[in-house]
Amino acid sequence: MTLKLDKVNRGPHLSTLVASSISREIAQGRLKPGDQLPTEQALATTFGVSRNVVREAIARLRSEGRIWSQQGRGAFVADAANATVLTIDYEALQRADSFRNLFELRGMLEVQIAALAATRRSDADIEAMEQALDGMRTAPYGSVAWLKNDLGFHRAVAEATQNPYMGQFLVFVSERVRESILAAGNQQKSDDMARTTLGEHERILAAIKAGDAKGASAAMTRHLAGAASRVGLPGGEASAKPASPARHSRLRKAVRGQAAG
Amino acid sequence: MTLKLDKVNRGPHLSTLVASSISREIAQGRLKPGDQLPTEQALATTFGVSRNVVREAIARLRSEGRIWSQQGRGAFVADAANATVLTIDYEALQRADSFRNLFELRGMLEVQIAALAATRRSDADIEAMEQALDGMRTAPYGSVAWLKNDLGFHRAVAEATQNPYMGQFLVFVSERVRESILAAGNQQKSDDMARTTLGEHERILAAIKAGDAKGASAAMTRHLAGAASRVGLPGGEASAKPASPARHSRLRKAVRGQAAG
DNA sequence: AAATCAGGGTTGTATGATAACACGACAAGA
DNA sequence: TCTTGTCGTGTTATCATACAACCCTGATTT
Repeated sequence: MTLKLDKVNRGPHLSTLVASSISREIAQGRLKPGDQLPTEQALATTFGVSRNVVREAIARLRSEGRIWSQQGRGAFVADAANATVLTIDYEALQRADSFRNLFELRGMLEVQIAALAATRRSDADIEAMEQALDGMRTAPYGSVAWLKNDLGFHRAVAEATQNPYMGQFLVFVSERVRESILAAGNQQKSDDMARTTLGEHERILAAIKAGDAKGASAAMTRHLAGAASRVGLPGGEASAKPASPARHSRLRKAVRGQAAG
Repeated sequence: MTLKLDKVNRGPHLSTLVASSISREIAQGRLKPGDQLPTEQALATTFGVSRNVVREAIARLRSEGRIWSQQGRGAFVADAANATVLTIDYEALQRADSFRNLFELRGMLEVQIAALAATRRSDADIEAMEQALDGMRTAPYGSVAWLKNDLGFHRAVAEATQNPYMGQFLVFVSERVRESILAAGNQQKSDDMARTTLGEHERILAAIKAGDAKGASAAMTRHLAGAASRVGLPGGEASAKPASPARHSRLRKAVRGQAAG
């Protein structure tokens, strides 16, 4: 019984609504960097909520680097470049083009990471990869345990680069991709797929073990092409067409205005 | 006499301390996913603050996806995978190794992005790049305007991939790198450097314009090697000058404003 | 046995009050 | 005139309390 409950309860919290509202004002340019926000009291009355709610919203925006505040002065809009967090809008991932774009980004990271891992891996890294592969062999394809070990393998590869940011970024992107796949929920499973996928991973591991950077990235490329087709994306990688026509070129703001909603 | 007064220890907000404390408990495994947090009242008394402060901290953690809460039940630690934001600790960037790692990640992104841009760029993208280059030509090396156009060039390249996430990620990483460089603040400037840097950019643009993916990534690789040596990283042909310890002079103040929260 | 209801516990929100701080105005002293 | 100290106002930061909404459990009723 696959009860498919919708994941994000779009926060019933008032503070979430207030934060989104202010965020939108910033994203759409009605509040420019350096501008002073209305006082908490004013915001509270205009939104019709208590000052406490406004404070929670501001605390949130502050933690995201969107605004900064100082006791006795007020709250101000921070420079857009100062955003200390990178967020990916969950809603956007439901759109096919966004998903494809994110998948492409993941692929770019993975391929490079595989090559780097091949030149820097330690024995412990190799062992971690083999352990993850073992976990995949004993778990049914597509099960939670399988997915966990799948991600674990890729994380182990990323950690083999000895660069913590690689793993951090890759896991972040991969998780968004995975969520999106689960949300779509239309992948069919078969033992054949399990064997194929496992084989792709094994080839990656073999190349990394051998210290073959070129081979590792090639194997990873093949793996990603396979993964793409398994989730219903047009498989090719190098000659992939632009995910979205040249519309984006003039819309830099669209990229920056992250969670406008 | 430059008297160096350390900024008064204007401690971060209490809610920040509480949030960090809880965050640390989660990161270090003392609070595992699924665990229920103490009640707000309990947290308030143990931390010696009001419940309001605890609520602001929780609002922040909730927005980061680290915990979730439900009215009438309590607050619970979320799965690590559910983190909706990617953050880079500013303090960590002051360490030379972290900086080097982030620079490496940026390089990986840039090189791939350049190749992709060469195959997908539109006329508008090319124009944006040329405009940024013009801006660099007329601004003094290292000035704010120069840096702005420098970043603008790289962003234009990223947007030429027609994949918005490329720009989003690259800009995020680049901004962290830039902040870190400014914090170190001991790069010497010269007209020679300006010419060199400009030349590197021009070669990148030429390759992208020609649709030469290989040439574009090669040019970008050379540019990054040059940039690395210019900021004192052992990356290209330059002597390995040890990364200078961060002297928090001016930036600290600026960052303090943003991070206070 | 099942449905209903009461009670306590927890989070969500509102309200008022106080402390800490920034900033300008203004007067006192040189 | 210039400096300095003081004060008043406005804002954020924090505290304290109260109530509403909600979940869970267990007893009560049907």
